[in-house]
Amino acid sequence: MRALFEKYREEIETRKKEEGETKKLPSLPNAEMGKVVTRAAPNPNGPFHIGNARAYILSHEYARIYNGKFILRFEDTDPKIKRPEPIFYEWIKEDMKWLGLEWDEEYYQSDRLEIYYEIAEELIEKGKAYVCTCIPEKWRELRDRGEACPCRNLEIGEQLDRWKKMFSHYKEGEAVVRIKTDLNDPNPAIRDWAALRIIEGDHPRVGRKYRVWPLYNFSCAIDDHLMGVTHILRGQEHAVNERRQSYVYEYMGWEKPVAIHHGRLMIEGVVLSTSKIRNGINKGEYSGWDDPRLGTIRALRRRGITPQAIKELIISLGPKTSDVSVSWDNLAAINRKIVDPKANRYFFVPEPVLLRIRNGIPGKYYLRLHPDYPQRGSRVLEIPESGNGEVELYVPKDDMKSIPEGKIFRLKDLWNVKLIDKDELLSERVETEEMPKIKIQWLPLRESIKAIVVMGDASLIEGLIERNVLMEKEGEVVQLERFGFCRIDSASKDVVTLFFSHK
RNA sequence: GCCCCGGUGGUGUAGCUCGGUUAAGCAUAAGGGACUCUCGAUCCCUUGACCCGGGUUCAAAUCCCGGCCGGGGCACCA
Repeated sequence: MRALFEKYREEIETRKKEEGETKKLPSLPNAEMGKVVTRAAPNPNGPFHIGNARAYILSHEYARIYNGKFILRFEDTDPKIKRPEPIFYEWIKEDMKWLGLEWDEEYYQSDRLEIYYEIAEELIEKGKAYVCTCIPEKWRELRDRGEACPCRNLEIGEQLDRWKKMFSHYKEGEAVVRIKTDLNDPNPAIRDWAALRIIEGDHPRVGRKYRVWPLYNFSCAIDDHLMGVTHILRGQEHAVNERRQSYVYEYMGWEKPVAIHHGRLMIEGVVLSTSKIRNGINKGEYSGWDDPRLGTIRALRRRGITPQAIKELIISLGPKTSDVSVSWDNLAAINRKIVDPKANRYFFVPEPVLLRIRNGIPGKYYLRLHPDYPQRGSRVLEIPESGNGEVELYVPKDDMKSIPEGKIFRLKDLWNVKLIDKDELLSERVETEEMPKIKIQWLPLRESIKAIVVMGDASLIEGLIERNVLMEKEGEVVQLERFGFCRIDSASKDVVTLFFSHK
């Protein structure tokens, strides 16, 4: 009995160890090594955001884990309501690459209309689809009652005739191809869903070449099959679409891929909805698609969030079906771990005030670029003489407000000073045994450049930054000591603009 | 209204498939301490959770039913 007990415990412990070693994704159902095919299917009507990235990263990750294939497919079949724009095709590819999601194959649904037509015709011939010319509201009434519309049971020859007419005769909104399903399905959303409709619109890739366009469920089902997709990972808003699409698979005799529907991913206080963003930009509320308040990949990038952090976050969430709302702190914590060892340190003095220091020692001071890696070298700050035995340095206004008169504090990596007169901002260098608890950053005027930090809520904080920061490349993330990690957005001798990442 | 899917500390997650050996683990946040390297990093300590009610069972976070709460869908969008 005792022995059995021990044996069991051992087993549990080894299993735990295995799980603990690599925090990774749960295994995919029905997945065979080397045979997994996944895809990302963006609509190029805007850049994608972290919510979309969840599906793309999981898809890519699984394809790599199983040594399979990852496909990028642009779903640009709505030239009107969600009109694609040329720039977004490029941005999506750019953001995919930045996230490290290299794809093995690339497709555009707007190139594949003939394929969809062929399948549609086949389904009509088989009596599995029909051309419906009902008024939408009328049709929905019948659907809700579970009744067939007058078009549904017309002869196949008549259906094929109507199908041909969709390419010339019918006008926009007058006819639609529907897939026959169970009219008594408890979920009305499933009943005889629409597969193709007529749109007279200018498509950025194919112009006015086509007027019959497939709807999501139709083109998606066909492409997933034709492209050999074995596993679909997408948001739970598509759960019902899986059931709709299963009719196409059944009628065509195709094998169904595995579909996994994850929950929504939101970040606290961040705007994700493409239409909301578009509106905000048009109204001038947001500066653009990379405004720091937005959850687009480009906005996160601009704020100095690394692709590794985004990937790590999403993989740690996994493909769970429940929605998650991640706190900004959570993302920041992951990002900080990645960025901290790389980011060089600089002084930034927000809302600078001039502090006089009696007995200060002018000269050149060498400060480490990174406290943990002395080999990385140092930066130099030269403190000039200002006559009368005093030295003048800029320090943060807030600190001067909170430090009481008579208190000894430290100018970080310099000397300890005692605040003599709070109103006059006069202090004096002192020697002390102990390191004061309060340490603040400082800057001599001639070593400083004006700096503007764009915060996460798009507010601005102005101050002075040490000009040594010009040694860094634009786009680099640095740590402004006691202020936080920031990404250098642009830098010149006159002004440096940074985007605040996090503490 | 109808149809799906969820609900574990402040936040996120593990455990739920195959009920017990975990006084429910991890991360993050918060509070405290160490470090003459910062409000960063590192190290140590503390706080803190199985939505509610029934049922099945020797035993339920785990299985079943009901309720409550949250999300998504019900487009000629994707």
